[in-house]
Amino acid sequence: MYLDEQDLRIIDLLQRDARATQLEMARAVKLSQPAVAERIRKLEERGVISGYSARVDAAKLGKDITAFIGVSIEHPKYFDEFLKKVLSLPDVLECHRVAGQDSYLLKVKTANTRSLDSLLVGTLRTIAGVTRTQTTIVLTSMKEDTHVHVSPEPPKGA
Amino acid sequence: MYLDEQDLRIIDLLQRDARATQLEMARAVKLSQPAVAERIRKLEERGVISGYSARVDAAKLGKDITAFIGVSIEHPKYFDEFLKKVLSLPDVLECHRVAGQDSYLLKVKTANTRSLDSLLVGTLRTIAGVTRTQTTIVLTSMKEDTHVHVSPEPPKGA
DNA sequence: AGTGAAATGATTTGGCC
DNA sequence: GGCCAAATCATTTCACT
Repeated sequence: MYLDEQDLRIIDLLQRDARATQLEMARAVKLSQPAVAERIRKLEERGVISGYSARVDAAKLGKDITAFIGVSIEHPKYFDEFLKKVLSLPDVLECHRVAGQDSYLLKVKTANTRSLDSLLVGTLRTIAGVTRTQTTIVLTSMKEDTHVHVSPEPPKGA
Repeated sequence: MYLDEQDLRIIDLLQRDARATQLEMARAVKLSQPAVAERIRKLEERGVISGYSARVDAAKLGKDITAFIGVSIEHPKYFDEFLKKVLSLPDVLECHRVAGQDSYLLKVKTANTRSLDSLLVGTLRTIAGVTRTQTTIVLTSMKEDTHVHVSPEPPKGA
């Protein structure tokens, strides 16, 4: 998976603004506009770029609470059933299997404390094998990106 | 902030695929293409849609580790300095102030265990006021979206 | 791979209901 | 607010290096 500096720059620009025109990007990386189009096509083909999405303000859509929920499951035999149920819940934005005390870590955005309560007690705790949930409520998000850092230089602090 | 069913549908379509054409969306919501364009313009103006980004595959960009890091800070007087430093670290994708034992919860994507070690010990633990970090390593991500659920019906499990 | 120029396709604008 | 039709702008394709 070789990516040169111009590919990285294009990826960075598209993460910031997927509406940037190929002509603008072409100027930024000093290539012609069709060359940029061709590079983007290949990045999509190779799966480096997997799609494009609108960023939305969750609060303006009535999701006022963000929380992280650690879920302990007593035995791996329950994992499949747990995943099947959890992945169908619309307020669950992320579901990671993790190392450590908990089996899974979820990120949820939900309307309010009532809907969070319902998700925790009414839904998660009723799934077979779930022995414990540990919820961390977000007070303020200083940064909440998906923007993966790409740069020819090694990342700062790493 | 009133959003009708057609607005919600457009938001959903744009979260899935920001490249969907206005004509396609117009068919889906049974409006004309300029009507869709006008609704999108207003959603952007109101900040419901805050931008558009490319989704990228972090692993293909050499970020093989995802981790969540809880950071305890001994006194709020250290918060500003902590934020200033942490928000400048490119591998930190999210930084949330949270309720509970820890003061902050970070989500990071970093190259490997070495770069994670360097971030934890070389960077975070040297920031004034940081008394503890608690790292949860992600083994597999079953879902990792930003796609906020929008629908006229109440969310399932909430 | 890259380029410039032409063709195609999408969005924006204007006039009207 | 929404619609249709025209104009503008972006992307895709083509012939060539």
